[in-house]
Amino acid sequence: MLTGTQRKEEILAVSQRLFREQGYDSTSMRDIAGALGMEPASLYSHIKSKEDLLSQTCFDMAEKFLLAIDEVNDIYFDAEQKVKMAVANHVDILTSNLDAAVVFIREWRHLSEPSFSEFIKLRNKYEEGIREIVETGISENKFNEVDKKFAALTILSSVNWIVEWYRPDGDKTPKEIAEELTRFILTGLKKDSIL
Amino acid sequence: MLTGTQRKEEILAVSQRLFREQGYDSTSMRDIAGALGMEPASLYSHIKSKEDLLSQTCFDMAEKFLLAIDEVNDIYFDAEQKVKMAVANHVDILTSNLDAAVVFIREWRHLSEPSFSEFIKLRNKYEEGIREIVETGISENKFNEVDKKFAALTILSSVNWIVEWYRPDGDKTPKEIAEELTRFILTGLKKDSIL
DNA sequence: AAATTTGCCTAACGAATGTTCGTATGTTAA
DNA sequence: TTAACATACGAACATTCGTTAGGCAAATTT
Repeated sequence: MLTGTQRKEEILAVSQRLFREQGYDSTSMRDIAGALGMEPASLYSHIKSKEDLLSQTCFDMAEKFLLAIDEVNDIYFDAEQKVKMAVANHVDILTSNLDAAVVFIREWRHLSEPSFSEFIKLRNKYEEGIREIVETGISENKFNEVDKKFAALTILSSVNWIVEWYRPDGDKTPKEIAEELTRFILTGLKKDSIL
Repeated sequence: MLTGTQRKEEILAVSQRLFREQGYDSTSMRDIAGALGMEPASLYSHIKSKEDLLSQTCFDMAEKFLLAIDEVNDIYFDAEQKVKMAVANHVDILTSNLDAAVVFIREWRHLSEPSFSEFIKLRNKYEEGIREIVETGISENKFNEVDKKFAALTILSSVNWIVEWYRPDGDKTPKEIAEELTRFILTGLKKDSIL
């Protein structure tokens, strides 16, 4: 019992879609079962609990993000390249796992302890990875002297917001989005001017 | 019946705090009543429904933001000053109504029709106000040629994210936050360099 | 002093929630 | 052929949910 990789993946995918559309609390096990054409009780042949669906999604996504940022910071690049690569990776992970990404960003608050604290740890670790990049840029004298924590959070928020408007059939590819966002993060709105 | 401005304000404030801490769905009328030292049924002497608490908060905040952006766009400033003022106003509204602001940003999805659609309209109107500022800058040849919608969303996301980490007793005043954020939006991370 | 309103109460409602239990069916392995 | 297992089922559970009905005492108004 409690095995079944294939059916479980289906359940997970459907739960991610519904959690994204309606939120975790507003999605009932009956909703999930209904979308799969099965009875609510049958779900429990595959999963332990409703929160299991949430935590699996949150931690799977966290792992993807952490792997990506470590890769960026391990390979030597200058800070500008690091930003470019980190944003590209982040956008790629978001856009190729849209449902799960939204759950990761929005619904993690509904995790109960100890998952809740564990998740925040991973999240902070990722944030630290971004901060490290900003730090590199400052110490290389390539970036302005900014509050590193502040900058990291601002970068993350603008990248994460993508999931609110990105549509796979829209007129911007993930690659284009990443490029535009990188440019914004690096140079802002203002036109270069000779002072 | 259903009057009582003072007690109603208390109920509203408590509901905003709880909606912020636990989310709309996870907050029960019993939670709200309990925090006020009263019985759940007594709430209904003051309010019509649970959703009333949510919609009142969402629309009150929307009005504040819309008033602020209209003010900025009415008064003539150059684009850079407009950005500065819009960000300052936005940060001010957020930080002086933290609980309500978080509800406004996070929980509006739980509005039901027709409030839901009505809210989105107001939200788009505000977004358009920001877009207008970007447009001004571009046509004045002060801002880079960027996708206006994209830029507006990116600005809004970074400003809104403040509520996730701002603490009234922290080491940054709202004014400082607004200044730092404005600088980031205008010039980005990269140090000015003579090419 | 009488009448009305306000604010809150107790009690209860029907509906929806996550989950468990015992069971039945088909599939795979010994 | 039999044993084990995977997958699903119907029924039911204890709770919790938002909300309503009706009443009672204090405050306010007439």
